Amino acid sequence: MKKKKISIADIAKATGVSTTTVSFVINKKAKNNVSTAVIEKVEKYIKEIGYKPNLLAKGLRTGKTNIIVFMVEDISDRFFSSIARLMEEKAYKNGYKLIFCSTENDTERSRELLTLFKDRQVDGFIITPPVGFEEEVKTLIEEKIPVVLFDRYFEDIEVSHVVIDNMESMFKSVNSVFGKGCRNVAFITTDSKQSQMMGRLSGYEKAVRQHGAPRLVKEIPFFGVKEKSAVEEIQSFLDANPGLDGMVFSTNYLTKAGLKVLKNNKISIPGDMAVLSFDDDELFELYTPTISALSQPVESIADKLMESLLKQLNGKAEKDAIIQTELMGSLIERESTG
Amino acid sequence: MKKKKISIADIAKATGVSTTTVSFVINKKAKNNVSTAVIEKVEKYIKEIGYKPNLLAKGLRTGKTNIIVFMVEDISDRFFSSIARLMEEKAYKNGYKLIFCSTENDTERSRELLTLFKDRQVDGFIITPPVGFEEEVKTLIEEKIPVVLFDRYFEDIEVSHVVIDNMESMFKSVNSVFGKGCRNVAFITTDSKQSQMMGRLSGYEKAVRQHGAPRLVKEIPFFGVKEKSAVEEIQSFLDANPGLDGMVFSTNYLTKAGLKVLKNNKISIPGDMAVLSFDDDELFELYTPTISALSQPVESIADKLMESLLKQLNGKAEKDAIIQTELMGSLIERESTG
DNA sequence: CTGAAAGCGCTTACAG
DNA sequence: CTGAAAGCGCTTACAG
Repeated sequence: MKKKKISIADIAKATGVSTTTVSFVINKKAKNNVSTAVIEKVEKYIKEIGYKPNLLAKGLRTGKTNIIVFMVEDISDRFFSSIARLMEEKAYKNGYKLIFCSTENDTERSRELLTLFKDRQVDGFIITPPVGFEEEVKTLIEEKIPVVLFDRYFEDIEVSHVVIDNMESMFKSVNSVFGKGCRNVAFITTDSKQSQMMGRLSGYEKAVRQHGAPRLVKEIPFFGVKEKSAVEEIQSFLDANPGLDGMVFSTNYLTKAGLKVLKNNKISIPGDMAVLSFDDDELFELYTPTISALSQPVESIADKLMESLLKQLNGKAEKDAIIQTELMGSLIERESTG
Repeated sequence: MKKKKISIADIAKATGVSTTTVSFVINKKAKNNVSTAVIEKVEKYIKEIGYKPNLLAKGLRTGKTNIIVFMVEDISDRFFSSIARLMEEKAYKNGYKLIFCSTENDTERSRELLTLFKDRQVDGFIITPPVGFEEEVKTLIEEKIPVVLFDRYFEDIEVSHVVIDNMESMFKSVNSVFGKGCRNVAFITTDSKQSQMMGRLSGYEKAVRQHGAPRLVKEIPFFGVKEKSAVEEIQSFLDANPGLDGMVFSTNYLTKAGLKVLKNNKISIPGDMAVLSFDDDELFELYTPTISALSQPVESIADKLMESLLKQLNGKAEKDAIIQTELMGSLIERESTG
């Protein structure tokens, strides 16, 4: 048996006023509508019994839950978790709560998460969409549910997004490796066709072209990329390309797999091989040698994401509410490209 | 303007039946109550318009939201995230959804998260409580809200929990370091008085006593332990104790700080210093040398957590529903204690 | 300044 | 086999 939950009706009865009045007091709408005496009496009683409103009922009635869902590829990833932290604060300041979850870049899982929260009437979504998520995003837009994409986007959908200029950022990164005197610089990536991956690939290709260097790309099947397979794939690529003197990885988890391989093969960094990662990671500072990385501007990303979502939450005219932002990454040069 | 949401009443009108009947069809309670013809008609229409029930309303009416909250110290930590993954699956199989969040071991933040979800009437909680969370846990119990603690617990509260035998696990770990011939083995920990930390300290002390070795304990102030301060504190401890030949860390993030210090001081592992971590981490497999660690049995922990919570969700008699489980950790010996 | 009443979208005991 | 009606706990337009 649950301890009977207290409702507004109970408070009204106990204090001898109407539920209307109680509701006004609770929601601070009492100002010119309720006498100070009544306000004090009700507030005192509420504190006394520790009343907490049922937010399910409130949400049902008002149509607002004040919840924003932050749905990212992997909340364990430093990149996503640090943005989540910042977003949480911003959300709070604006009267919203942030709930986060990981899609693992799995379309089916993402769909389920979306349903989970849509059915519970959350107010808005911030999403790193997996491949094949176009329909879901379109539906959100049709239903006028606030949504902002980030990290990647869909070219043919008119929706707010915050991404970085992957192409230019990668171009800059690969150039720095060539700048160290490398000639045969490989690009290790996944076979995902997501916008951010395609941008990074273009950046690499542009740098290679500019330096008249060979295009050495290894695309690792996207599924199972975080498992052993990445290590094996990189190993065989390395065996097939003995002349490599530089490796650039398109994501931090690929870099980790690559470091494992280089270690297994006792290849010294940066002596025999320069290494650079797209996306930073805690490990890269600790590793011997420390690993250079392209770091994304998490503060600005979080700023833009919240700004963009708030515009929609505050119900600006649809077209006006679409904000598409592109930011630049910054290169952190460490020992691995020294 | 939102596209008008469809409700059960709309479906009832459109199909010419009552809301009662629609509700029965939706909830598969139609079996002997509704004719097959009506069932088919309603189901067809529902599919056609893509109706999704408002779970806020359902929750308000039934008093069940089918949501379990998994509130852990840090969801970015491999230990917690791998348990979260397992729990999610188990929850799903039992008709529940799992929502996770990070307390950062911050009492105030934990309180806010608890309120956030309690006010929204979630069905149960799994919590790694921060210090000073006794009252909140007691309140949950009084309110008959299902709750299971894990990783740590409060001795004087009768509530379900799942923890590991920190004392024995650490004893075993420190013994293995002595087994490698070390004599001056330090224990680096936080000054937190949480049960799991106290257990780990006792395990170290027991091992030291048994080997007639000196007790060399460094307690790092808990606040800011994940920041720079840990590195500085460990450095000064190292300076003050030049004779050390082994270091055991009470958590994986302390180990990382320690590795940074050892690297800065060019102390070779395991030649000059054996290193062992309580709690494993991805980094420890990748580091040079690989780092030995005490690994917690995540599968069994997840099993027990769900079993324990389900018992309460299914409303077993209160006293019967309390399950307190203690599991053993397993030692993974790698190069750092080689 | 205050309250009676309708309604958000569901479920379910009850009557037929 | 089917439906009218009450009720979960809120908010708010309206009347006084």
